[in-house]
Amino acid sequence: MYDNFSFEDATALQLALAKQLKFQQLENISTIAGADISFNKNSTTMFAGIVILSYPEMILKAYALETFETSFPYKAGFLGFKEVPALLKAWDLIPEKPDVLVLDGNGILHPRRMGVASHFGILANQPAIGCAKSILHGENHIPENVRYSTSAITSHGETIGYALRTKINCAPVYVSAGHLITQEQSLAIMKKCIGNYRIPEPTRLTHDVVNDFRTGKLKAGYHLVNQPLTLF
DNA sequence: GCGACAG
DNA sequence: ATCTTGTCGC
Repeated sequence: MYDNFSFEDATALQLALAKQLKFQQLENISTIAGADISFNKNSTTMFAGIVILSYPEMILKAYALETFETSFPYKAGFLGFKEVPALLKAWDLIPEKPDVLVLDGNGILHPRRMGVASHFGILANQPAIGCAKSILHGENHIPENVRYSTSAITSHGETIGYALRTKINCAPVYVSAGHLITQEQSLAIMKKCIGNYRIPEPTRLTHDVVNDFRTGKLKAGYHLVNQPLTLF
């Protein structure tokens, strides 16, 4: 899909897509999903997964898995071009879309306000939040070492995301609005997704699932989960 | 020019 | 992202 894009083309598209971003309050959230990619080193085969959970209980409900071929390289600031096409293929398998999707990366906490979460949100017309494990852009402020404490990340004096301490003595995660949701609500939702690990449940569980997919333990397709399992 | 740089 | 052993600290 983006295989023949140059970084110049990609930058132009990001600027155009950013103009379509919309931020609004989301109501009646009962399902949330995580999205992530896994792949073998030096391979063009991407293993994409979307894992749907109930909100705010964080109980596994379903997951969609698909593979996708891409030659687009990873480069800071252009993650969407490598991951979004693969994620959309898995996304299409889902009969009932989740109310909001959390991606492993940034939303508007990006030099052109077009991180992977915003990119996916625009293309799928889906409420999306970005939750990254490290800082990509903006003036970093360190939240105090207390669970749930936050600090705004700014760029030119404007807040574009938040550092969120999910666990004491662990590096914070970086939350930003992707699309069709407000910055404040993105942060509030992510706080409710914190379990007993540094990485909030949606993304953490999805990472485990896509790895099991990559190693052959799980198969492509849409899978509904019935038992109140503790499989992960 | 130099350093930074999501996954 | 992935590959990987030990090791430090709550």
